[in-house]
Amino acid sequence: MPSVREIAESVNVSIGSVSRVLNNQPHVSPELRAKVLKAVNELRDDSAMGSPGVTTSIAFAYRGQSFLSPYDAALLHGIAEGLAPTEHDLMVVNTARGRGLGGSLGQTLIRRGVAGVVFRAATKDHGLFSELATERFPTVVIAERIESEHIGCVHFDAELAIAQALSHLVQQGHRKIAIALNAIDDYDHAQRFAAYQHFLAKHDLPTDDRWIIRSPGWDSNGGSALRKLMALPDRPTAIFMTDPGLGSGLCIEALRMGVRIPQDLSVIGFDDSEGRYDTFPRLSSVCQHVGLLGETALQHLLDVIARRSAPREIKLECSFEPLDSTAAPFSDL
Amino acid sequence: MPSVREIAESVNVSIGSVSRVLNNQPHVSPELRAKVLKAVNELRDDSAMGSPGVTTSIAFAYRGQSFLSPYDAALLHGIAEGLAPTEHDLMVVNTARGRGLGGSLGQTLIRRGVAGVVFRAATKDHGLFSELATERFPTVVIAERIESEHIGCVHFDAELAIAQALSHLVQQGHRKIAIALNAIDDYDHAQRFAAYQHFLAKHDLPTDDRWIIRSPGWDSNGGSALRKLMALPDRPTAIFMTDPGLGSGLCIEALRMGVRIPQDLSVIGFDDSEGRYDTFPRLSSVCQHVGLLGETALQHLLDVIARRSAPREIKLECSFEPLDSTAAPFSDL
DNA sequence: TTGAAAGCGGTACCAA
DNA sequence: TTGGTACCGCTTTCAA
Repeated sequence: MPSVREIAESVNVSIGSVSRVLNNQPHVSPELRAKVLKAVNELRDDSAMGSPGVTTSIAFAYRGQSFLSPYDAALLHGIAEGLAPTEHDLMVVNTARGRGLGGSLGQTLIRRGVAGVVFRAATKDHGLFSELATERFPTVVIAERIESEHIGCVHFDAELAIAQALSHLVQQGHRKIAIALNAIDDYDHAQRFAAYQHFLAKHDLPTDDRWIIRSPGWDSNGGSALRKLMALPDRPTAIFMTDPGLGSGLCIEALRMGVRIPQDLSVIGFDDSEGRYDTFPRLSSVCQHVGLLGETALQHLLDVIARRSAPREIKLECSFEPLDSTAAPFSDL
Repeated sequence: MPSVREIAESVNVSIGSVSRVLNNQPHVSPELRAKVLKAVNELRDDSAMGSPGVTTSIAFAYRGQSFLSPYDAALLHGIAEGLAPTEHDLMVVNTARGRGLGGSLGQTLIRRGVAGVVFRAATKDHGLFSELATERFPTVVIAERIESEHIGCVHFDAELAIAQALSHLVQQGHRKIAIALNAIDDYDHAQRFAAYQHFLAKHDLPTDDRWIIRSPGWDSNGGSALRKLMALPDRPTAIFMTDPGLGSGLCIEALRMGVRIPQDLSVIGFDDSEGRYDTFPRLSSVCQHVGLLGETALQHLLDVIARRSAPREIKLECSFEPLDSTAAPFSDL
């Protein structure tokens, strides 16, 4: 952390004004505030990196109550892994909660000794992001594309792997392919739906609004998706579950209903880690390694903090792994 | 945080000595160190609680790499829930990592502005606990019984629920009951095994060393437990899986092998949250709500910090929920 | 709203 | 190892 004198000198104000900004006190002009905060973030790591053994924290920020789905757990695990060899602590911050007496998120984090933040974007947090960007607070956003040159982002690109998965179905003879979507319409899920629509359009496959099943992404809703599907008059022969929970829920419900996978229905799942081996049958899945996502985001953040790299967009590729849940459609035999 | 002068006065030493202790510098006698640290912890909340809006952190401590199994995730979720209405942050600390230049865990946490710690006991951390106890650092240990009067602990008592579960099997006609154990021999798992042995002895049921199957608690090992069991010459008609992962792994493997549950084998599972509804068949389970465990531990810690309560042992009860995986043994029909 | 300076708290050095 | 003291940095007050 640079001293108030250093900061004061670099922006040509008095140390008192710097102190006021840092402590989020009133009677400071917005311009001066922005100037000071930007200077703080530009100065602090130059000095911090010089002296070894300086321990600060890295924050994992999320918004709302979405904390600790299996997705978040895998993410945190990756971050904790990456943090292990460093001297940093991990601070978990819910940005939805009131942050003391207001003030920007960056200010709050600076005061708590946080060197940088990995932000798990859930809904649209772009207001927060642009604030962090103008303050130059080291920030890496997960699972969202960010345009700012001052903010890094790491996300998976599922387009190619989804095309492979759907091709796999088409090669086996499927033409009517349904999709189950998590009702949470974040960047990832929007991308998955777009990739599905794009593929269908490109290969002249039939579409039907009833084949698009939206539900909250919990396990049990995979079951309700299956029931909705089976009740359709001219039902699809395959379904793409765009969320891990939906896929495993569907497998359970299929066993209860006596629907045989893949004989009666082919299923493509989505896997965040290794869950595809723990269903029956093992779901042919579009796979993204969320732990790696967390670790990659953390490494990039550490690079940004140490100025080894400028904030940038990092794209990780999903992969398709065919397992036991896909076969030729029954009706074609 | 009390000032060095306050602390110095309360223990009758110079402010210099207090500073040395707090910064973990050499040339301090162990007695003085202990005295000062104890005084710090006794003073800090008296003052801190007086002034509202003071934000400090709560630490979640774990040891080694066991971080973020589904168990940990549920725990953290409970803690984050309980923290939401407060002004505290959550800091995640791996105690296995080198803590700066040494010094006690309590010292390190004090310096980082941590008000108290929820400790997830994995292996025997009693050295750390007694250190925290002599320093009077507010500590609540999860899933372990601690004897110290200065440390709180919250754990589940599974004895009764396990007896109910096994009685349920006996009433259905089972006598040969196997058990699958997580190789991690922590307090919880030791208790589960003891409860099983105790029940068998009390009801004059047969025992056999080969019916005790130990394996690391990951899903796939539930499958290997099943294969070991089915290979036995005079095999048990029921098995008690003492770990959630083992139970779900067994269900999957049973489907692959064509072993029908409960017709060919009755199974009692163990559930940390709601996983019992996401297997096929739904496992009759001994249930503990791990999220509640985390929330309870946090509430107790907040009480201890605010001196609303002395550190104590809190025991939560497990429950038994019969579902679809238990029936009369096949061989008896 | 901002700058100057006093006040307060913590560290580091030196003597015992 | 411990206490005394000088020093240094941040905050707060006061005047402009």
